[in-house]
This record gives sequence, structure tokens and C-alpha cells, in this order.
Amino acid sequence: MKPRDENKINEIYKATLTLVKESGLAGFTMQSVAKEAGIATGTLYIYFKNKEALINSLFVECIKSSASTFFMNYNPAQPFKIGFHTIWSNIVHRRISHFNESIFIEQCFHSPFIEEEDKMTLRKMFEPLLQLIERGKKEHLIKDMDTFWLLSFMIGTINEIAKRVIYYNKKVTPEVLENNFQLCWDGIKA
Amino acid sequence: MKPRDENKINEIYKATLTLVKESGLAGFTMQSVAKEAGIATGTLYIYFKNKEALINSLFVECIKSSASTFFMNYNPAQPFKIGFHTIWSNIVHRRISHFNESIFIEQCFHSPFIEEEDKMTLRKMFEPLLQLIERGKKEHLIKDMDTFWLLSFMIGTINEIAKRVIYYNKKVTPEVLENNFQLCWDGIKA
DNA sequence: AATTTAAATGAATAATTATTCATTTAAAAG
DNA sequence: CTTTTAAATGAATAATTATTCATTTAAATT
Repeated sequence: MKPRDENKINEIYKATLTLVKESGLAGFTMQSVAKEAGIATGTLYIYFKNKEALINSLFVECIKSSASTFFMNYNPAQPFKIGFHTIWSNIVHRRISHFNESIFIEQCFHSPFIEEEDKMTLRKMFEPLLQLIERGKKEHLIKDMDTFWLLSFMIGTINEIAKRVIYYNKKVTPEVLENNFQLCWDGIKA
Repeated sequence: MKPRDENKINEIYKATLTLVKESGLAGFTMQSVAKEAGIATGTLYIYFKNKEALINSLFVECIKSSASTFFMNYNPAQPFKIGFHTIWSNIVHRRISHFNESIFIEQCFHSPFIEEEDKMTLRKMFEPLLQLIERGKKEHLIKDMDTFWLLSFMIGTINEIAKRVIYYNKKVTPEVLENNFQLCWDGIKA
């Protein structure tokens, strides 16, 4: 028998992300995905039951593959600021280098396609970061403020950096990164 | 002759924003807008040439009406920090109280419907804020960093606050607002 | 090399959604 | 009160897009 070309799923995912970035969740059709992925429309339905399933699977895939990068090189044994910087940096780089993915995840939040459960999974991804923030508060290194808002602050600045790098075609020099980190750090530090 | 019910345009706008918030730009149809606005489908086409025109007009309308609120009570003659706080506060409140609008504007940026020119208009809205930031740098009150990134920092945190207030159903107490402003201020201050 | 099995195809069909238009309604003008 | 004009209606049509399926292709097994 003929085996599935497992790489095809990646092609489909990649095509979908490209199209969603270009024209939003509103602007992509199954035909356009097939064309972009270089396969026939019918083939899409071998891999995904329907459009909704494609979107859902991709969403879960994006979450998983993001999560795996957020805590790379993060070692809880290191000093707080080092750890915080590592995670900050990881998220910034991921958002920029996988901007399509960032847009897709964001758009999915306002779409009827995603299950509440999957949104929960996304939130859980940040758990280790929440713990690090708690630790920073205990060590009196950062402000004694609701962890929820401290995380909000950090994520908000990161998301905006990524958007601007892409839309305004800004170079991400180490200097730009360090300046931006400084803004964030001065904000949260005690 | 029968005059147009000018209020109808507002109903259509309101309906569209509601639907876009609920299910994204992808998830609204002309039929659903008509139903939500309590009018017949055909009536939509008296007021708007087609779907694209509706989206475009609403986008421009959102920009204009936002802009009018961002600089309320802002007096350039006042000390820098007062002015900065006023604008910060205005934008936060607008984003929260008109969350549908915020989502719509954001989604439009990733849709094929909006003209580049209209996006430009949105960017120009922040002009007075850019000038205030320049002033803050001259007065050595805030960091001597690229104004572009200082603005990014401010807007990024604001957007995330609004999202979280809505999605996590957080109360916007004066304390929450002041704490969040403090984060932002400590970030940018010299 | 023949057979089997499932992938792949893409035109055809089904479903959805944008748009139109013949008709009705209601306000204004005479 | 009649006429005129344009708004409003919503079912019908057109256009678009999701999904299917009969057929072809190619890998694996015998």
C-alpha cells in the first residue's frame, strides 16, 4: 500500500499560516490552502476532516511547538534576573521568527473554531513563568503586585515588539532587544 | 419622499462590531449583520455598496471616534507626567469600554479589506503622543530611547490590559489602573 | 510482475453567503 | 388627499467556497 506523506501535514500547516497572516482567518479557503501547499483540494480532506478540524489541529500544534521554545535554556537554579531574561528573550524571538503563528493564535481567540479547552492549554503554557514571577516577588526583586498583571505587562510588551518588528520592518539588533528588555525590567523591578 | 434613517448606520456598525468580537472577521455574514441590526438584508446594501465597503467604512469610523477620545483633557501646558498619565488613562479606558472596536481594528490589520491609506490614518492618530514623548526626552524625564520603541512599550501594555480585563473578567479598580500605570511609568522613566 | 491497498487527484456537487430586484411601505411635497 | 420619491423588504439569484467521489497513481506485498 501507499503510505501517507507525513510531511504533507507540515506543508498544509505552513500554507495555512501564510494565508492567515496575509488575509486573516476570514480570507483563506480550502482551495487556497491546497494550492499554496501544492496539493489537490481533496487531499486536504484525507488529512483533516474539514476546515474546522484543520484550524483546531493547527492551533494545538502551534501551542505545543511554541511552548517547547519558551523555556529553552531556562534553568530555575540560576538567579532570578537571568531566568527572567532568558524566558523574555525566548518569547520575543519565537514571536518574531514565527510571526505567522503568533497572528494565527491571536486570531483564533476571536474565532468560533477553537474549543475553550484548547484556549486553556495555551494559558497553562505560561505556568513556569508564573512560578518564576512568584519567586521574584519572594526574593523582593520585583514589585509585590498581582502576578496576573506582572505577566500581562511582560507579554503585552513582547507582543507589541513582534508586531512592530514585522510591520515596520525593524531590524532586531541586540541593542534594540536590550533596550526593550530594560524597559520591561525597570517596569517590574522592585 | 422618505428620508434615510441615519441612525441605521450606527445600528449596522454596532451589529458588525458585536459579531466580529464574537466570531472574528471570518465569522460574520451580511445576513447575520442584518439580523443583529434588526433590518432586512437588502437594506444593508442601501447604506453600503458591499461587504468590503461596510468593513472599510466601519474601520475609518472606529479610527476617528477613537482618536477623538485619546487626547481628552490633555493639556500640553501641564507637566509631562500629568499629560502622559492622562493619555495613558484615556487609551486604556477606550480600549476597555469599546473592546469590540479594539478587536475589530486589530483584526482589520490582518485582513485584505483595509486600504494601506486607512492604516496610515490610524498611525497618524498617535502623533500628539509622539510629540509628548519627544518632549519627555528633552526634559530628561524619560529614557533617551527611540520614540518608536517607547510608544510600542506603552501601547503594548495597554492592549494587553484591555484584553485581560475582558477575557478574564477582571474588575478595573483605580488600584489596578494605578498599579499598571506604575509599571509603565517605571519602565520609561529616566 | 501481478496484486493489493491506500493516497492523491480535481472536476462535480452541495452548502453557504453575497448581492439583486420586483414589490411594498412611508414620509414629504403639492 | 393624491402624488411622488426613495427607503425598506426578503425571496430569488449569483457567486463563492466546502466537501465529495469516481478515477488514477504509486508504494508495498506476494
